Amino acid sequence: MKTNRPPLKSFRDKALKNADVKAEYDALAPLFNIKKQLVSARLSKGVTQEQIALKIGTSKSNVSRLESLNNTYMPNLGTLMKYAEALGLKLDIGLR
Amino acid sequence: MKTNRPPLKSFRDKALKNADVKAEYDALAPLFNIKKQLVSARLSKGVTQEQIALKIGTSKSNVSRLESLNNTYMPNLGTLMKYAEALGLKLDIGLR
DNA sequence: GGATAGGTTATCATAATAGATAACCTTTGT
DNA sequence: ACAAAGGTTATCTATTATGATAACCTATCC
Repeated sequence: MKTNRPPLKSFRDKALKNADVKAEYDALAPLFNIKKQLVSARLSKGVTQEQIALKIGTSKSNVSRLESLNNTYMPNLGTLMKYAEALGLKLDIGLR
Repeated sequence: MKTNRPPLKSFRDKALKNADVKAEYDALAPLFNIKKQLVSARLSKGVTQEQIALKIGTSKSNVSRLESLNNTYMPNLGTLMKYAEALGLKLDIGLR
């Protein structure tokens, strides 16, 4: 199914020319960045959201919410650590 | 003022031989690690807790609580990001 | 078609963090 | 001795993330 609508990428590029939007994007960048890392680490290990959920003692819907880029709430450090541990990884945080 | 009490380090070393204590310590390690990084980054820049507090819109007591190793609550990602930004740094998070 | 697996979204209640404020301590400087 | 600066601790309140649950969607498989 092909559309004539311009690709999402070019929309984002234009939006980023607006200073306010850019500032907001930068502020959320580390959040989106870690979320993407969680998802790709999970997928590369062939693990489902529900399997993560079981290991960290919650439900798959909550895991979905944590991974989702459609919300901007800031997760708790402990939540990220538990997720990482469920994948046999550890969170490493630093200042640059 | 000199005491005969054994140094704290040796006490910690012994405690870590207990499996339960070690597990707990490992679980908290990333938390303590980032807290120590915050403090040393702040001090190396000659910034006070109160200056941080002003920049991130809170009080010095809350900054002290965030830095303190005497509590084990898990800070919000946003809180850490704001602290980092107040120092002109950015938080970088990864999975290892 | 029906069932299952994987994931998403929405809502509500609860728990935990963050804000605000005050009291206190130690060190430094006058 | 007094005051100020930097930091700590405790308590209360309010905000926010989390847990729990249900409904829904899309592929995939029987």
